[in-house]
Amino acid sequence: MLQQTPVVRVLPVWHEWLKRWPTPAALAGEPAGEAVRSWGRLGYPRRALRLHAAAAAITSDHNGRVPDTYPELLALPGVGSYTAAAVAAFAYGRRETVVDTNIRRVHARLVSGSALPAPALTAAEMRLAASLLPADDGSSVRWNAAVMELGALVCTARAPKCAACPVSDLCAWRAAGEPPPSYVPKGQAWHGTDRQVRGAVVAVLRLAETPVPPDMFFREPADLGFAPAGIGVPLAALHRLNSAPEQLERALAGLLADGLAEMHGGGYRLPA
DNA sequence: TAGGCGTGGGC
DNA sequence: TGCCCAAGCCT
Repeated sequence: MLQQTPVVRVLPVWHEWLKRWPTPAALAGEPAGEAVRSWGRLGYPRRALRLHAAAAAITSDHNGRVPDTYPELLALPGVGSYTAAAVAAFAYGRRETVVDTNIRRVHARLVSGSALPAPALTAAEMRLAASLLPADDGSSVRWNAAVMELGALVCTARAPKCAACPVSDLCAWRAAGEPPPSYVPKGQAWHGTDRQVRGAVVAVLRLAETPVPPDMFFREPADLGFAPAGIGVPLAALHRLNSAPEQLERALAGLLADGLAEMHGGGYRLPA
């Protein structure tokens, strides 16, 4: 849930999930669509699908217990190098090289003297992080947590709080006079994109209690007569995008291909 | 490996 | 107001 999503927005959903599904087996015992529905508006709903798939793999391949080694974690759906290292370190106390966006930024500034880390994680960054990691398990876990928190709370992306930084006197970026970034991060387009349409479609499916006929997506709201109960608001939001039929087609086809939607009785629904 | 993939708070 | 960014992953 925390992948690319701020903690404050994750917390309430996380609590709900653990109340409803206390174990991997409990989650795996329900349809994947329920995971997507309960994902709410956290974004990137494929993560819900993968979390459900991971729960199934943990149940079938690991006797219902989250594995405690990096390679086993890495093999789970939706678990990449960061998450595998983070779970092994923070849940199981193992010595792993944890590198997330916060740690990358701290290393870039403090050690490399750059305003920002490279656009994509490099092998050199991994080597640097590994070289800085304390040798014993306990210290390495605290180190990972400390550097991550420093990046999240003090050495922030915008307006870093250098005055409050406990290691500002060691910072290569400050020593160099805080040079600007060597590149301009390219923002993600949003308005008018397929992603925006996908998001609006999933918002409809999430609230729908019965399969949604294609007409609901493609025809003008005025021509629809009525919408299935509960989806009036997200459906209106979708139509307000005024996207071309081909774009809507692409979005729906993409959702089917990704397993975020399925056809049932001539309509679209979350996977049941 | 570069690009696709959501959402909302803060500035 | 828009734009930036957030505990990345997958193909």
